[in-house]
Amino acid sequence: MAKREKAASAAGARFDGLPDALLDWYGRHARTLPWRIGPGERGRGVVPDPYRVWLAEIMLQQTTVPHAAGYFEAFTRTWPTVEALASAEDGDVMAAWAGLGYYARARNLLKCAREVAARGSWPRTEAGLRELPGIGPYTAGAVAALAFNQRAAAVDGNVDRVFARILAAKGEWKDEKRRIADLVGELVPEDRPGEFAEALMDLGATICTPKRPNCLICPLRAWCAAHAEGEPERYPMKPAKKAKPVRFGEVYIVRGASGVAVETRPSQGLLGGMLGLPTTEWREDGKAGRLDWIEGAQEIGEVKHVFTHFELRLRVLTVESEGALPDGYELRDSGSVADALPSVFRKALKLAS
DNA sequence: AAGTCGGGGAC
DNA sequence: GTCCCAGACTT
Repeated sequence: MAKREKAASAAGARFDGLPDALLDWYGRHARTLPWRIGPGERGRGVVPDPYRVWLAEIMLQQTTVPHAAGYFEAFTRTWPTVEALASAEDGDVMAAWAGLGYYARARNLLKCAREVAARGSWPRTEAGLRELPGIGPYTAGAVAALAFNQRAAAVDGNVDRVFARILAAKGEWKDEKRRIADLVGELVPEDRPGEFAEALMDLGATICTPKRPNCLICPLRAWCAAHAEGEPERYPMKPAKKAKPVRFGEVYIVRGASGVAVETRPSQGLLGGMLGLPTTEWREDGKAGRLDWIEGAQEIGEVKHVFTHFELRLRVLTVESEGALPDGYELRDSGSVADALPSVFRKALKLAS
């Protein structure tokens, strides 16, 4: 018995042939992406650059491929190696990440780069990678498999969906996720773990999609209980989400001789470590008041912005600055600073331009 | 176990 | 409007 079937047999004969069918499909339909090497190249012993694999995986956490792609190109052009990134200024990296969201990723990206540069090399195992900041269960498995060809599983949202359907998983989603992770771990082929991980993600992204899965061309149809039932789109069965409360506040475009006033936000919490415009608290009761050091500001409109766990409505006000700014604020050219701001502040600045 | 943390595209 | 995306971290 070949190694591949032997690995699958631990999960029972039910999944015999599944890894081979998936890899065969991947050989013909793999997506071409900037951080990948081709499936043919892996066969000739080519291994991707761990730095590029890691950087892409961090950027792709809860982020679509089209959105991350431009950032990946910019980062690798500016910082071609992990040593280059480790030597970068914090503010430059945060500015380059602006607009990509989940800014703790950027803070941990720098911490991780500096740890790896100090060590002199990347850990090559899943457990070793898991110790680095910003690398959780998924990313540790992905980097181990993709960059180091270790027998590790990379279970992301795509893989959860694909196997929720294959199993027709009807139990508590928390329990089903654990079951899926165990199963995928058993199915990873010893000789091609990297391609197996990419193949599952490609299948989830292009065929086993959330809304209208294209079962007619799916290489795993024969193993899929949800397809047999006839309504694959019913899976995965996730718990309902909470409604987002609305918060209110004000944001100010303070114009001075050399630009607009910005601050560097505290390194913890929402938009932590990013540049921001002067703003009040954001409160659900709307009683945020005004910034006391600003006088005579004129309201020019409102911006709406949706964060992960609340919706924000910000009144936008403009004012000409006269005296010195309070500690923590500085003037920046209003044209160039926009690129370094998180989206909510970009919207406000655009309204005033 | 639940909450925090961004942004945008597809529908 | 809803859903979700190559999730991790804190409490």
